[in-house]
Amino acid sequence: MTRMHKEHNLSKNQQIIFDLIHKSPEPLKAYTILFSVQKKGINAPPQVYRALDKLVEIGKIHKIESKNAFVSCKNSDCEISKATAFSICESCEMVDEISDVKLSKYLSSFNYKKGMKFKRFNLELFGLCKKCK
Amino acid sequence: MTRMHKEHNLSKNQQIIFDLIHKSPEPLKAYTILFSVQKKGINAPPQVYRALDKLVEIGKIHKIESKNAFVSCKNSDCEISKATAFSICESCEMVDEISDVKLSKYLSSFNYKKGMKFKRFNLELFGLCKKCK
DNA sequence: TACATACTGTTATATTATAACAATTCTAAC
DNA sequence: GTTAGAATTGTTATAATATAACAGTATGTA
Ligand SMILES: [Zn+2]
Ligand SMILES: [Zn+2]
Ligand SMILES: [Zn+2]
Ligand SMILES: [Zn+2]
Repeated sequence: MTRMHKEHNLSKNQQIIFDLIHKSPEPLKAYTILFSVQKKGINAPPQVYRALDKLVEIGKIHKIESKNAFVSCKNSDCEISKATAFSICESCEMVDEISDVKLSKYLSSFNYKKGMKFKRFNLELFGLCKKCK
Repeated sequence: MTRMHKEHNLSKNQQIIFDLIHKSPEPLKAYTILFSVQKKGINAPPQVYRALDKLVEIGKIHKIESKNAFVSCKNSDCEISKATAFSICESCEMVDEISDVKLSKYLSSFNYKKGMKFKRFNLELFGLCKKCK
C-alpha cells in the first residue's frame, strides 16, 4: 500500500524545538531557541539549526526571511509549505500566516514570461495591524 | 573635496556601491561588496551596510531576503520599493526582478481579513530557469 | 546479524550585521 | 560668508546568525 503522506515522527530535539515554536505567540529566533532549550540538553547551535532545517523541510514550521525567525505552520501542516504568505506588523512585529486559497492559487499559477517554472513562493506583506493602526 | 554625485544624488560611497551592484549580473552580498571596494577606500562593514541601507531606502536596490544579497532595481518607477517581486532559480541562483503590473496591483490591493492594512510587500518565487530546466 | 540512514553531541569557525564615537562634508537659513 | 543641523564618513570593536567537520549513537530493514 502506498501511503499518501508519510507521518513524520519527530525526533527528540525536533519535538522539543517544535513545541517551543508552536506555543510561542511570536516568531522565535534560532539563538532565542537555543537559550530556551539549554535546560533540556541542547547546547550548541548546530543542534538547533539541524532541527529547524528539518522542521522547515517537512512543513511544520516556516522561516520568516525578513526577520530570521521561525513560526509554526498554522495551516494543515506541511502541504502548503511551498506556498507561504505572511502578514507582518511593522510596529509590534506580529506575524500571522495567511491562508487564502485564492491568493495561493493565484500565485501558484503565476506564469512568468521568461521561461521560469515556479515550484514554490514566499510572500511577506507588511503593514500595521489592527492594534497598531 | 568630496562632492555629491549629481546623477542620482548619491554620496560617494553610495555611488561606488550602487555602480558595483548595478553592473553585476547576479545579486551581491555585503562582504563580497566590501572586498570589491577596498581598493576604493571603503574598508569596513559599516560603510557598506550604511550605503546599502540608504540605497534600499530610496529604492535604487532591493534586498533578496532569502539570499541576504542585493540587486539593483530594474523598474524605472520603483522609486520607493514598496512592492517587490523576484524570480529565483534554485539551481543557478539567477535572480530576476518581476515587473508585472497585474501582479503588483493584485498584491497591493490584497486585503487581509484580520484588519491589516498593507503598505508594502515582498514576493520571492522559486523554480528553475529556462537554462536549468 | 549487517548494513544504511537519520539523528546526536561537540568544537571550532564562517558569515552577516550593528554599536559606539569622532571627524568631516553637505545644505539651507541667516 | 557664517553658522548650525543633518547627513555622511572613518574606525574599532562586537553582536548576531549560520555552517563545517568529525565522531558517536540510535533506528529501521534485510
Ligand atoms: Zn504553513
Ligand atoms: Zn501591530
Ligand atoms: Zn525594483
Ligand atoms: Zn537557472
